[in-house]
Amino acid sequence: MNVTIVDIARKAGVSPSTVSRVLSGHPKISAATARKVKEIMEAMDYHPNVMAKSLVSKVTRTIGIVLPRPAEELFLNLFFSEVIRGVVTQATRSGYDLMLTTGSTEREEVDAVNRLVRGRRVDGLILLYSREGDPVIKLLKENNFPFVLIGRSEEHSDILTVDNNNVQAAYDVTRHFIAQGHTRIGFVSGPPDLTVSKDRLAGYRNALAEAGIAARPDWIVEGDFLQESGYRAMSFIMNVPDRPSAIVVMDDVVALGVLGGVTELGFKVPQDLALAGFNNIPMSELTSPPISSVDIGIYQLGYTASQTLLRAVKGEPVHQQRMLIPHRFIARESSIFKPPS
Amino acid sequence: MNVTIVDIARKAGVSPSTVSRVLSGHPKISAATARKVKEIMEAMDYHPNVMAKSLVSKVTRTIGIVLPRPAEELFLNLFFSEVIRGVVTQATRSGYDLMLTTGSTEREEVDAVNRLVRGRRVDGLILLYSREGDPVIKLLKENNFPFVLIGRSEEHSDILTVDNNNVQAAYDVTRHFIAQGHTRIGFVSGPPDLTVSKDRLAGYRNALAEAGIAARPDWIVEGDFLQESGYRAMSFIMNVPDRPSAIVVMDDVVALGVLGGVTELGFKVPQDLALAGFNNIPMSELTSPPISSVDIGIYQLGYTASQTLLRAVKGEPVHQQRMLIPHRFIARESSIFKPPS
DNA sequence: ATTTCCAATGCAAACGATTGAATGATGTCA
DNA sequence: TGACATCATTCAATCGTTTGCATTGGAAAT
Repeated sequence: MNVTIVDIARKAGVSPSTVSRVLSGHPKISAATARKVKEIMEAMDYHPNVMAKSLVSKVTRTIGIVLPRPAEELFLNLFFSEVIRGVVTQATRSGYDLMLTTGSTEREEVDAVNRLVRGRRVDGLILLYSREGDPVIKLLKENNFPFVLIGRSEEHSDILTVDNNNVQAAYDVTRHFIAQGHTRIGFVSGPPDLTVSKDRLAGYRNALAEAGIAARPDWIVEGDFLQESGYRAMSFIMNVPDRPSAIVVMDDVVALGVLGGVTELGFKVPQDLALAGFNNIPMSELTSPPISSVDIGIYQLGYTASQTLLRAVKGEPVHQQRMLIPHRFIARESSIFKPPS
Repeated sequence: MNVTIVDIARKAGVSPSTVSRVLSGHPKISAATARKVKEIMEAMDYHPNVMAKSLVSKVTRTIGIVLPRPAEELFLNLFFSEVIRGVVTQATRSGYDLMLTTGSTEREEVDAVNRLVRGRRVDGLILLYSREGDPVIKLLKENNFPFVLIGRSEEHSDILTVDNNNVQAAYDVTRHFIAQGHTRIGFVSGPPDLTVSKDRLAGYRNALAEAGIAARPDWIVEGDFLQESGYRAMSFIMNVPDRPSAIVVMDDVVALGVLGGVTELGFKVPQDLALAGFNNIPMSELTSPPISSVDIGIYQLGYTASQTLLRAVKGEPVHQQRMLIPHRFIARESSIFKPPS
């Protein structure tokens, strides 16, 4: 059916092994033979069978990326697409292909990962986000399989990670409010089992504590990564008797919902409620008022993760086991109170 | 190293072929043997080697998705992530894995596709977007390789496609403006070599022609799919001596740029310029004013494309060769002129 | 007690590459 | 001229499955 290495060999009057060696640039193949074989490969439009190749070589030149379940919601959040963009760009540049998997339950997710890992389908994996007691990490460690976690793991200290200093980032944002005289500062968190949620919450608490401000549990609301949850958070938090004057939101998409919710309730941002988010999605600049946000270098996270993974896969030395991508707070109107002039 | 079918066979005291048959649910394997083998597979944590499997079966249970180049920009636009979400969901549900590829030049893209197709890496491909004279389509047809195009092809009438009726959709939007008394209607287009750009432009022209309004070339600006281009379009179009009073924008992300640009120039939407976009991204609802948009069912496009592709791959009958996903115009404030009350 | 038949399993040849060891054809040197 | 190193190439085994065809052993039929 398809043209194989044997066809090329026959046509060129050499053995399959020679063709294979030409293909892999083996040193002791004469220039003449190499040229002839290459010509014939070109003429016959030969493409090596990847499956056969990786069956024997045990290398797939493919990395996998495990999407957080439920896959259904994830792309709604720009974070994931931006990470993937970073990964796909770096991987492609390095000649690697990318596979995507998910599962809608934990069981399915583990099965999917097993298929990839044990089935020798990929050479390495990138995990987006760590949650408490993630069975996938355990699985990969047991199998001694190369992987990089985007985020931080509380349980495993000996794995490759690429992360932001989220504690510091949230601290910075909270300080920004405190510096402007705010003392009633709320927080809209992500799912509490995610490490990133914990870290940002910790940074927020640190800043408060440092300033001698007691944290108010009713000003800390739990959300997810959808706009909707920002709405909901507001209808709750703006109705507590003594409501906050500023709020730190764990994600810009959620912050958009917060902005919408607050506005709908008849409040003004930043006069009635100052607001800042994370991730600095392109949209943050275009709302009215534009939303302050921490740029965490999402693309960089993906790019670096892929780069690190490929090093690990190839057995090259990895300089740092835990890499930190720098963040940068970008103050916009939503968090800067301008007295009416 | 890894446990193989031979290990299982030895342990179970049967031949590898029997194990293989148990694995594939062959009818004439005794219940007793099947049970025993399955137990041992479980106990030894056996996972079949995917490469070996697909080397002989010539089936990979994987579909590929070719991202439009340059990959760098694409994820900025929600369209792509939403399509992929649809594809990954459907594919995963059907037990298929997903591969992503790109190339940054046409040559690279063709090479990447060749690697996947000729290297027997995937069973089918999904193409996002068609452009004039796309060499990838030609390549796939020549190889008789299953694929589905999201969009419409002008050159090839015999391929599987999933698309919207973009002519009709743009017609609807333009009519919406005309019905409100607008006669000076502009258009911000996408890259002119994309079929979707042509179709929407055609719908716009049709509506104008039907209403006896002459199209004004200087009111038709070319953009891409980035916010930036909306900005640029505005600084141009709002400075022509006789500027339009309404504008149809090919993409919501671009429309966001348009909104920003127009506002920055000191104009009001919709009073000075009425505005409507396409794709109905979540953000459109949250701008001020909210942006009218055509919901084209992006997720559905991806989901249906994947579904259709898998049918084709498995040789199942495909009811329709060209599938249309319905669209729906959602009128919001940006396109509805409210006289000051 | 043979022969026949069928269900259950085993044999061995693929699939398309890679790779260590063996071979053959040169050239070099005494 | 013969022995020997050297370089380029071939041989054959291997990777982990699948699958058409052969084999086996016992029940049913003669």
